[in-house]
Amino acid sequence: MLHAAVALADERGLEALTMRSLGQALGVEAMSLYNHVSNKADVLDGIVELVAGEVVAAVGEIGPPAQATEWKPVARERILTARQVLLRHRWAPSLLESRTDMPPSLLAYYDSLLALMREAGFSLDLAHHALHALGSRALGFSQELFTTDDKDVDPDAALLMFQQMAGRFPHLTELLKIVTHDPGSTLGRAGGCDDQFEFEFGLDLLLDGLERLRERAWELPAA
Amino acid sequence: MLHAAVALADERGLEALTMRSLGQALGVEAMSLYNHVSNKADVLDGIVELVAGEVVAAVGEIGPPAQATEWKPVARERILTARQVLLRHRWAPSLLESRTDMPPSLLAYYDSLLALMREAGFSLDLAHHALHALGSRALGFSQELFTTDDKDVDPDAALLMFQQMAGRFPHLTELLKIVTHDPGSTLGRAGGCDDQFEFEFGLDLLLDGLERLRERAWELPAA
DNA sequence: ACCTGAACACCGTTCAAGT
DNA sequence: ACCTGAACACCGTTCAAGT
Repeated sequence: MLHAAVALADERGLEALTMRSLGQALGVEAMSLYNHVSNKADVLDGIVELVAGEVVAAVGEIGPPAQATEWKPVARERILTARQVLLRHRWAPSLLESRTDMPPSLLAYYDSLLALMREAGFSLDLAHHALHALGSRALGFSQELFTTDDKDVDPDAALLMFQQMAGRFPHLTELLKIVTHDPGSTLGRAGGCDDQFEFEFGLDLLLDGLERLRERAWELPAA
Repeated sequence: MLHAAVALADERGLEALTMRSLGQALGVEAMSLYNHVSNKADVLDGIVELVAGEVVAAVGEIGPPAQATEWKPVARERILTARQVLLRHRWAPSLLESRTDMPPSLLAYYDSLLALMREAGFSLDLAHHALHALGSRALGFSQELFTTDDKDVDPDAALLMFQQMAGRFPHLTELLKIVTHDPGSTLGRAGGCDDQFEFEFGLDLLLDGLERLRERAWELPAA
């Protein structure tokens, strides 16, 4: 049943996952579901737990570093692998953020990340702050504020807005120009930014910064 | 009316903001609202726009750097100021992420951040990736995955879970111990982490990394 | 131009009733 | 033990009717 819920969310989005539609997908009335779960919250917790399981399974394939101080490429690979899983379940990030408590299998994932850093010489404090700094990036996603809605955009209206923007927001306009028109460089998807590139760029910025702090045996700034 | 909606969300949460409750707060039937907005989506867009206006007003107080290369402390102050505004509207971050298009006044904010970086010598590409890397942090928030729900936690059950965790997740347990028991160091709120400290730690990690790339006149890695 | 009440299509959920 | 249908309290929203 949870698998059916995941499939439904994958195919038709999280908002299409209702008790009634889930029942229908299972060839059963909505009310029957309450014999197996006590809540819709139970269903949501369940499907989050399911993709968390996928994440730990995929990440589990990745071995430890040959040398403990070589933590960075391993952390990077684990995180990018987690990302691959979450890209198959686009609804998972926002749902994950809305749940009040962490799914148990994710605890294993975070514990393994912590282990990686601790063994590389991170102090407990630094490893702690590192997890916070990575935030959702540790799981392979980062909520983008600029979402490019390419569909149903009127070219005339877009051009007009563009010209109005040029006056008030010159730097944004300049940026928009290279992002939408320039086919080379870091672009991937038509008309938008290359999510994967931007994700890795931000991730490396953080990992490199953390590595630098590790090398300097970072201590807490005096209070 | 939008002010009433913001007040309602501030006081009772976003889920308490319904057309009916908003009407009631204004001493009017819910259906009357449709004379002023065409949708509930309109209301949500409106209140997002309103706090975006608060952000640009607060950030506008902050002057430019004395020297263009001194972009970092100014960027830092702007971002922490934006954070102060968003902390007054706890519902804003998640709503901001769910909206499909960016509120116009936020474009001004992002344009000013871009200007700051460009004038400090950032290439257009680097400034672009910097905005993506900062992500929601540029606006002063970062979605925390671990939410400490201190309320209604049964001490006995917590202790039991703690002991079970100790075996399977030794590093997390060790972390939990310093976070909950140690009253000194980086702790702020009882039983949780110091959100403000963690936010600034992650922010500085990114800003420092970006400054380093700026100094080296960062170029795109060869494709 | 603005407000109202009844109504509709959707939710999650309860409950008594069936097998 | 599992399923069902009717019902309830909530949504957002439409529409004809009022002033």
